[in-house]
Amino acid sequence: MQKQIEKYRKKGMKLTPQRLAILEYLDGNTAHPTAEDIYRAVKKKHPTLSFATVYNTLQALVNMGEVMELTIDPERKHFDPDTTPHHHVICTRCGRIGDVFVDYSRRLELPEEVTRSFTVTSNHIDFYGVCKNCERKRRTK
Amino acid sequence: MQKQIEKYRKKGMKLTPQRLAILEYLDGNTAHPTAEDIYRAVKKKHPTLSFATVYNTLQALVNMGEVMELTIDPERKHFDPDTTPHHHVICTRCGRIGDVFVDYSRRLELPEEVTRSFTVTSNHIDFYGVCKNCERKRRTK
DNA sequence: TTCAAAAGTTGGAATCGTTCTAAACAGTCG
DNA sequence: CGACTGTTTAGAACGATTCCAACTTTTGAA
Ligand SMILES: [Mn+2]
Ligand SMILES: [Mn+2]
Ligand SMILES: [Zn+2]
Ligand SMILES: [Zn+2]
Repeated sequence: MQKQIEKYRKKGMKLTPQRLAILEYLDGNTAHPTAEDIYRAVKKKHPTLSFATVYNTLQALVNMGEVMELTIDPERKHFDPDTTPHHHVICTRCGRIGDVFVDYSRRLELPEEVTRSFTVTSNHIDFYGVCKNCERKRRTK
Repeated sequence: MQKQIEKYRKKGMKLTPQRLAILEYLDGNTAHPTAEDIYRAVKKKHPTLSFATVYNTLQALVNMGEVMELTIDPERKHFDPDTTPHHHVICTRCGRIGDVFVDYSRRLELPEEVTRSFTVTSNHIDFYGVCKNCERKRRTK
């Protein structure tokens, strides 16, 4: 976390208490929170926090390449502080999002009809299924 | 197209002129249109068409499993009348969406830490790149 | 054919996530 | 102490999508 702070300071980002709280909340967070998740959590320590600040900070972080925006949920954006390339598993019952740290690129050859019309440089896989939590619930029902 | 119409009639869907026009527009359409694309195109023949009808019809089709909703574009939903499982290529410059009809499932083994917490049943890959059109533009600039 | 129930259409209002705005604030430097 | 710069805030604005209530069409039974 200290490293993080240094990094942001070096990049010329002013570190306000609100931003620090947001950074702290995101640091190591693997839950893929939405702006509202962040807002609600950070508001506890900073009751005057506004949504604008959350969105502003997120945008700054995304521009700096420190946070990724996930287009996984049609209803709202999710944010991922882990910017190493990776994929996701989504529980179709509860929406829980998990990480998949495997690079499948070598195995994803594209047919010629595609490479003819696109120069592909990256990929992202969404796996869909049911999480153990939801599975357990279903059985006990 | 006639087959289509029969299919919908059998499923107990009322076939109004607006719906027929929407179905016709979607039939064989590989452009992954948005609700607005559909609205604009169909409005030419049915000037009184409302967005509500477009959304209602799309929802009915999605519920029937005849159309897929794509969560690829953070700004708006795209719709795909091709419901056979397949993947997509997205041009990061112009947003153009292409199809990739390859089943990679066999090659996408998941690490045990994932299978321990999720029962995965399907996957969808987004490939990102630049389409030839945009590439040409860039070079001539 | 006729007719009424059920389902669909419409324009506009409402909703919801996200972005924008203008005014108040805070830290920095002279 | 100002002036400067970037930040925070509340609330307005926005754009995609959903909802609503009144009206119209489709459909199938009589
Ligand atoms: Mn992740
Ligand atoms: Mn497609
Ligand atoms: Zn779940
Ligand atoms: Zn392009």
